[in-house]
Amino acid sequence: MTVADRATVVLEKPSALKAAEALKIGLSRRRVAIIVGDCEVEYRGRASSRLESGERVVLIKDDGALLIHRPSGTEPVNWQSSGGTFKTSLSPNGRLIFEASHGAPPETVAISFNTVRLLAVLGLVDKGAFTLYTSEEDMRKAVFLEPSLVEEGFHPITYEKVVPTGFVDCIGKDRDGNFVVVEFKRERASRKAAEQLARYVETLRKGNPKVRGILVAPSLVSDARALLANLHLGFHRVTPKMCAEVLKAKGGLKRGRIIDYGEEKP
Amino acid sequence: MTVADRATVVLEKPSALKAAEALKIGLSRRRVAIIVGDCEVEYRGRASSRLESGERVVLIKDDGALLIHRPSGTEPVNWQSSGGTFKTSLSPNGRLIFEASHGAPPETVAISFNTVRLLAVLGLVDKGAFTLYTSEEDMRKAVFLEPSLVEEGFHPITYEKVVPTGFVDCIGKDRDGNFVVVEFKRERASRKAAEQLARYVETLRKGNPKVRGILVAPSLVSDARALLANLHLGFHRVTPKMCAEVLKAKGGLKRGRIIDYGEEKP
DNA sequence: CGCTACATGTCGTCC
DNA sequence: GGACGACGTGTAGCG
Repeated sequence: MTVADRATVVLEKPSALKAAEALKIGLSRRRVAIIVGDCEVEYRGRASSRLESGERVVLIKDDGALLIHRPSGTEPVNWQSSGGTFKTSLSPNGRLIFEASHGAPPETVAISFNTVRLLAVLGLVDKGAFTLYTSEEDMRKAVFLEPSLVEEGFHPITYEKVVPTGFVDCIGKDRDGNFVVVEFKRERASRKAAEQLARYVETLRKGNPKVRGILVAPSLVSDARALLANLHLGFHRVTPKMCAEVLKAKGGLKRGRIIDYGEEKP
Repeated sequence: MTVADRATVVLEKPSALKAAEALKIGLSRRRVAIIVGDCEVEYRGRASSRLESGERVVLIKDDGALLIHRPSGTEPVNWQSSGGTFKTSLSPNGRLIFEASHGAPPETVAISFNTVRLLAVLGLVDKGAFTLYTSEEDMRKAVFLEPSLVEEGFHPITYEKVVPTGFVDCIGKDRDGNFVVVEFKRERASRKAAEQLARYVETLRKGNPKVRGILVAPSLVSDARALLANLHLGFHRVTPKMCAEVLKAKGGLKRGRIIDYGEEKP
């Protein structure tokens, strides 16, 4: 993608004609378009819908996906998945019309703009990997069902507590009533994991010097083992398999592993 | 909402400081914000995720809903539902940081912007009703399973055909081989419905003067009955109940009725 | 508030 | 391409 492709077009309150021109050019170059304005929307396909006039945010992505968002709510009020065709036009009474159609299933979304408050056309570059982790959640669930996975006599209190330096996976008390900070790692724990735990313990020891820390993971790299010993932090070996067995035995639902999703344009 | 509230702020390539200020003010006034820029995203909650650096569109709605969209794909890569709290800040190294948190379930999404290409803050007014129709889908399914609902000897060919003047619900042939345009209405059909059918028949008669038209609905208003008679168009009474019985008997899946959704801010 | 069933679900994988 | 299941599912209806 060249510098010219990445040029940004931002138009405030453009005429329908100006908006249509910028939109046509932008979409032909597979850019991302954002339109904010007063519009009506009709959808026909698996179901049909009509949305009366009001101000919305319309997002047209570079693969042809279309999203129409009202000012509130998580979900789009109307949408169209990628792989279809666009039609940008002006109605006889001078309104900007945008239609997105595709087959399989045959569906069309038509937007008619009364006014356009903002039109932005941008070439976006996004190659960042997306990684979703659910296993630590499974570890937390397993520990909730079987606290001895952390330590005999351990009693969890909170999960996912936010502290100034990050997220503490779990805070509980040991058999003597001391606070224990627990950090879960689904894989062999690195020195970084031990440092992370140390940071949390450090933070919480400011209020209570007797706070302990335990790293829960399948195994440790040697650096991490040394660091934990130096800082008088504990380690307990817990494998995903052990967690899965606890969840299976005690009815916790096990969910999928990691999704690693690197983005690359066609 | 006053005119001042509806004022639009659009900043191209703002500094992190400028962006943070505009964002704080805008969100405190419950406006909608759109941020486009290079960012990293971390999510912690039911699962956890990390999104490496890349350019995305971030939408923050006036009820606190947060959506992070990559340049492609229908679904947001990260999101947060409404009802939580925001924190806009600057990192020690001068990056714009935006955090959205809520409990039940406890979740946090944190966005760190390397650069902001566009920031728009807008007060949007949307009181337009949204109406979703799924019954016509059921009618089409029923007619597919039992074409005699339209007329004895009727044979459907296509559904939801797009013609220049709109969407034709169904096109088929009668027992004599003539094309038949069918319009479904889930409720008592108005004059408008008859006009709609007339328009489609008119369009298709340009290629074939023997095209017939049949309006399929539970009942007709008298205007519609007169118009159909004038234009030599047919009517056949089909109720949602009849369709439901066909779907139930022949295994078609019946789905819900209408959702009428009028938007009003708290 | 928890539970259930539905969705223009969407998005994978498996066959 | 169709069937099946998971999802940070989200969402509405109900007890």
